[in-house]
Amino acid sequence: MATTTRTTDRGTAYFPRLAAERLDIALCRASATVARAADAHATEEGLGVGQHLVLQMLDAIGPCSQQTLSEELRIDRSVMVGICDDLEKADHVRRERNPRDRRSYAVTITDSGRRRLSQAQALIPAFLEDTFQALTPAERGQLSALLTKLLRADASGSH
Amino acid sequence: MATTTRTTDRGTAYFPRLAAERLDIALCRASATVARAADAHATEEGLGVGQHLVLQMLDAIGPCSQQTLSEELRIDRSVMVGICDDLEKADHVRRERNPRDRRSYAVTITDSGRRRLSQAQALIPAFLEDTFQALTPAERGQLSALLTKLLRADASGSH
DNA sequence: AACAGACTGTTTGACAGCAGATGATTTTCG
DNA sequence: CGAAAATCATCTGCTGTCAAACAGTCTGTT
Repeated sequence: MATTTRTTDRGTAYFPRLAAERLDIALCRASATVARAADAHATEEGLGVGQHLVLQMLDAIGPCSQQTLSEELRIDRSVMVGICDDLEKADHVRRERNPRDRRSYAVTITDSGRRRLSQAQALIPAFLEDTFQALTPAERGQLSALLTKLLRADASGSH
Repeated sequence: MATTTRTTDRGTAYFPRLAAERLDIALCRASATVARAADAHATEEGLGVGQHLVLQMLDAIGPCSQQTLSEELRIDRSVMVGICDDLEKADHVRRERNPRDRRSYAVTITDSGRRRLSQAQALIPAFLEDTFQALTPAERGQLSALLTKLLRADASGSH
């Protein structure tokens, strides 16, 4: 402590003291801050987290609707509109009306999109190392597992 | 699986498959989702997360400036203005100029604020149980500790 | 066939976060 | 002392997300 002897009583370090070892409402702030930090760092690399995840998912499971994308990725429908707009404008995806259900699109990744995705994937390790450098590999695995568990419960809980 | 036999191919459960056990860019979304769920549930109780945290912190460490509040709680200065406005309007805090430094306020919790805080605190256990029911008590502690560790690193990293 | 209800994508309005500027005040330093 | 730099609270403009309303389409029931 007392690494920074600034003006008055800075370095109260209230937040850690509050949250450590005890689950609390402060966790809302904690996860929001973590998400934002990671998000900012990712967009810095040129491809936003949203766009990256969409390309990743399309590449993994094939064409699907914006609805499915936004549900699985926990991105709001209205936000997904903009993400797909941008990706389509950059020619990374195509949007074609599903002939069986003309309400929905069949969003498809293009070759250009696949190339862009592999470029972006190459940057991920460094990005993760920088964002989560405070955690050991084991702790990163823990964090991932815990959040995944919460997500899975959330998905089955609010069907 | 296949708990919901809906229309087409719902229940792909792509996200969990992607993120489990492996730290990934998807974690940005995961923490954002957790934050949002908790956030929504909290405001539902009448007192926003921001106001709640401010009262909690003032009660714990005594009067302090808006600057300190927003730094520790990771809430933007400009947002903190509004939060304190609302709390002051409800007579839950007082804002007095710090006599030693009249640039800053000494934000102080009132008796009314303390009562409101204990009302809100009483709802927390049920809220946490509901939001984090997928995790065991030990896992909740782990999650809390991991996020705290990340926050602490973030705070010291960008001082 | 006709209607009610649900679903998909989109638009709109409200709000948090961030960056930058401002006014009042304090601190630092020549 | 007095000027320059720093700090606190506030405001404004911008971006991104969320919630609600909307139009078009599909499904199920009568």
